[in-house]
Amino acid sequence: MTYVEKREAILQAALKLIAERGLHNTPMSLVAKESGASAGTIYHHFTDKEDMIHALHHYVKTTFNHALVRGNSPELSREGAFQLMWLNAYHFYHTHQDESRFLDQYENSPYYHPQIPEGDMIEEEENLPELFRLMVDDAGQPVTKDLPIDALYEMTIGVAAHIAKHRRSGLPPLDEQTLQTIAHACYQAIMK
Amino acid sequence: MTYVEKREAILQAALKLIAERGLHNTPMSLVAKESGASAGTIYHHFTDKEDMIHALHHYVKTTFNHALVRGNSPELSREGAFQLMWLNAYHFYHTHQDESRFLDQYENSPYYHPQIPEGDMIEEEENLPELFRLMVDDAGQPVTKDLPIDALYEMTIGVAAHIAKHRRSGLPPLDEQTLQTIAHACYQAIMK
Amino acid sequence: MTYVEKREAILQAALKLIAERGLHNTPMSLVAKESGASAGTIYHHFTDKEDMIHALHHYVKTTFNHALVRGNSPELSREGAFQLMWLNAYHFYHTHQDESRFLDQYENSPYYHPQIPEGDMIEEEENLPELFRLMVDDAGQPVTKDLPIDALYEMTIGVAAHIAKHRRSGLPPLDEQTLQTIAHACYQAIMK
Amino acid sequence: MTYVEKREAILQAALKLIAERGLHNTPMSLVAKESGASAGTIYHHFTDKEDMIHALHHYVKTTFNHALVRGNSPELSREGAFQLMWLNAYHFYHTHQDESRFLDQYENSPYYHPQIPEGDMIEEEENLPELFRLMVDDAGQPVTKDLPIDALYEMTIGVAAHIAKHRRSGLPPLDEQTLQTIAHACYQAIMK
DNA sequence: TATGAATGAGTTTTCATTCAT
DNA sequence: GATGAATGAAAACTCATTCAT
Repeated sequence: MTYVEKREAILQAALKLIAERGLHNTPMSLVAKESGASAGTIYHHFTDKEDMIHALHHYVKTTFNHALVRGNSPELSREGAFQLMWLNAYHFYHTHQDESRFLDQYENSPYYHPQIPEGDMIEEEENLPELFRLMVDDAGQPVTKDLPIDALYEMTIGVAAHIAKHRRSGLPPLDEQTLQTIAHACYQAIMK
Repeated sequence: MTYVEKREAILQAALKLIAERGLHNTPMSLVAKESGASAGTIYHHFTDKEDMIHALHHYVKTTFNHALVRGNSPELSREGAFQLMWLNAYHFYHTHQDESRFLDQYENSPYYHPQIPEGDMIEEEENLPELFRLMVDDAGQPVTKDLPIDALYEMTIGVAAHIAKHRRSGLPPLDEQTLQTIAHACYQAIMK
Repeated sequence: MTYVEKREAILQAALKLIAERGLHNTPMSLVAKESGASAGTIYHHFTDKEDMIHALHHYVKTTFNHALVRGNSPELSREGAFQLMWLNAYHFYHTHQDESRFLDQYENSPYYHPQIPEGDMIEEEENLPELFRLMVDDAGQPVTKDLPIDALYEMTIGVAAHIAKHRRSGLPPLDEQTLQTIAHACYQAIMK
Repeated sequence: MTYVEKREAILQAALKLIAERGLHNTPMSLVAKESGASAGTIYHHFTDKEDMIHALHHYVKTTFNHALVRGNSPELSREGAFQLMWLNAYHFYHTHQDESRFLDQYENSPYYHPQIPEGDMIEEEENLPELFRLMVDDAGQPVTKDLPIDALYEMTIGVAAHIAKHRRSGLPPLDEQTLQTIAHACYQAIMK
């Protein structure tokens, strides 16, 4: 196993364990055992537990960002592109339960101090350009209501994320028809 | 300080500390010190840490439920009542940062196993009846889109909660006009 | 055992173990076992290992200071008082091997950052007044050579300390006659 | 870099780090980084950490021994030769702070078990003959007081060493005049 | 020979909980 | 009931040393 593979194995083990047991009920010794690395090796890759958890967040967030734009294409209509992203988000959270549980815990813990991206964009937010493209017309004029970006986010992708999260708790999955209804309602909600 | 006051002091201390330091970075010894009670006394009121945290959740959730319906009246129009609840939710999360941070952590932690209320309603959900009243007309026919309750929740109160949460991180507060715009969009989004 | 006695037991255990095994070959677990306290209890009394070691130094230094002036009296001649202190120092280092070994290690480790006492005197140096009394005549004029205090110290008490230290390594003890010869030579060395 | 140069680089790095951080707060990994050698390479030159530290002591002690007799000549008077050695010792400890700090730590640590030289002399003590030469007259009769060698040492070279050590802690350096006064006092102290 | 990632035993430290006073 | 010192199991982390490349 290469150096990079070992690092991935540690992150994967941590992801699985944290999803199952919680951020703070996951001792490093268990991550070591589950990943097949020794305790010392984890500290070779990460300075401490916190560093490992931040790295895991970055790793998961990157996966999510790739999933969010899968299938996107300039040929899609604005609403088509929106629906795609909305459904991608929903399905990611629904099918990647470990990732989803981890993100919930991490982003609501004191570990998390989100940076508002400016100037040079941080990798986790690398698909923001695509999101912005949906929000302006060909002339660069906004087509959405004049609301802060976080409000627009919560009325759209946020809704997908949170509904998917509810569905983890034993509720029946939503059929595609229902999802499209919700996605459409979200779209309408932010459009001028 | 009476028995009940001491219990409240413990819960208040725990609330403040957990909001600041996180659910799992808050030792019982610190709660003892901050509350002015001894470690032993805490174990008089609660069987263990988990019990204390569940009690705190109940306590905070009850506060929230009262805040949610403040000012409500049968004379308000449907949308008027909706706006009121939406704004109540937003303002609660915005002005009660400790409570808000605690709820975020608790409800995304392994402590939390939400029960879908049936038959006898659990106290935390005691204002659900009011919510349901908004969703049916005088003849008992639904006036909202035919969507699961959790979807309706996330498109409305959930949005209020999550936007308020973003605003904790240093973003400027939203003006009342903007909030009403968002509340209205949420209302439209779920109505038939 | 009272709270204070437990603290003393911990310090005594640490002293013995550090003298035997060295400052850094003495795990807290061993101090716990030797003292009859649990590991946790040590951390009740001291914030961490370093804090415990500083406390031990203070404790030992205080013992030494008391030993240094034992038998002293205003009626003794200058040289008589000097001889007394010199011999007290020698015998302390010679008979208190654990204390002596600990001081050697501590005061030559990076733990040690001696403060030059000014204005308010630190407890460890509480017998400095007695030392100064030996150095001036009734008119307050110095009777020693005009040398810095640390030089005077090293030519006198320091010599006692270091010779006693050599004698720990298996060399035969010095007879009282020899000690007085050395003490006298030291006295002569610093006198005008 | 040759094999021997690499060994020197390792010892120099260890010397600097131990002086700064202490004998037991200097991990081999840091010595590796500071010296530019890999961890494995260090174990090529030394069997283990203890071996490296003993080698460093030997290295430093040899440097000191050369410094001690620098400028010595059979033509110097007894006291002239004594003054030279005394000042050499003082200046070595004063100008070689890393070496000085290392020796303090090493010689007060459990690593150190000094051998009293008999028969064949160990290299570190190779200038003892020069010291002895100062102590007898042309007829081989002792000219010093009849005291054990360690006492004579502590009243002379030991004083130089310890005063220099005090001067490391921020005290102003001693002028040459003062040093000669002390050296002379030391000389007088041991002479018959 | 040189490298440096990996090891894992050993160390410090934490903290929920108990119980004698 | 209230106290808070004591407990000790469990956690995070360190570091001398090895060994495959």
